[in-house]
Amino acid sequence: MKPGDTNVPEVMSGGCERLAPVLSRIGDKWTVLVIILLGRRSMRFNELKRQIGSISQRMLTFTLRGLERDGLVKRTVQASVPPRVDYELTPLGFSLLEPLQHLGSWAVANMPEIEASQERYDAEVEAA
Amino acid sequence: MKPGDTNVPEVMSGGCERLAPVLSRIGDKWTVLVIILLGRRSMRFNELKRQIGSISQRMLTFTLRGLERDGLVKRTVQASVPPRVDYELTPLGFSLLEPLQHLGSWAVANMPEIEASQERYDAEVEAA
DNA sequence: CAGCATCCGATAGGATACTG
DNA sequence: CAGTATCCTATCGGATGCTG
Repeated sequence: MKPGDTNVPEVMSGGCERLAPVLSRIGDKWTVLVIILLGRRSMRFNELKRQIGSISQRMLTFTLRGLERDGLVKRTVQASVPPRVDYELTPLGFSLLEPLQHLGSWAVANMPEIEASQERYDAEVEAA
Repeated sequence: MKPGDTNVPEVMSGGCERLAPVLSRIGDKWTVLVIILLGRRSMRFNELKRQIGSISQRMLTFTLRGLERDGLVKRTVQASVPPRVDYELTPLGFSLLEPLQHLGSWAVANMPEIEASQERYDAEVEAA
């Protein structure tokens, strides 16, 4: 299996199930974060790593490779010493930023209600 | 940890990072699929299970519990014999359907380009 | 600096068996 | 029918050490 590959079961036909592969791609722990950060400005590897802080080098490499393979991120190497590698969003990458904003708006707007619901649910479970 | 809980690292402040918890919630293997199916019409447990086909009973239960806890899905029990349990989207659940459509449109529109990019990438890797 | 390779623990998720 | 409980595996992802 290639970097950033996922295996989603064929559920049924219809077209709206095309969502599943995309979600399982961007739904991992770091991908969206990297896209958002690179949406602000292009960055070098360690710059990105410092911004995120808690990501391991391994996972940042994995995440970037996956994004590069998908054509969402462009990787530019300058063969100097020490080497310099820049990452930037491609037009395709930028275009993903938009639907992500919609989801973000929804999240910001509804997170309080979700959290309230969770507390209610947990309280009820507690009572049992 | 409660059903459907995720742990996302505090990356930095800013607000757009509120996306991360939502994505790690809906980014799992089944959640979005269930939301989409229930967006079509409310369904009983085994009805849902048959529709999806490849999901295990265990994971369907988990998924539905998480969605119920988040207030996205309403669970209605009819204490008959045999018992009948219906699942339906709440208004909050329906509201999530919309941003999901945006993402879905993006996916449908750009999947070919992504796949093309992947093949190009894999071919180049092969050449090494 | 920007990685790859290795090891290892934590979690996701499937299969199966049992219950009200 | 609609679950719960248990077991087991595969993958995710962190830590560490090495390299051009």
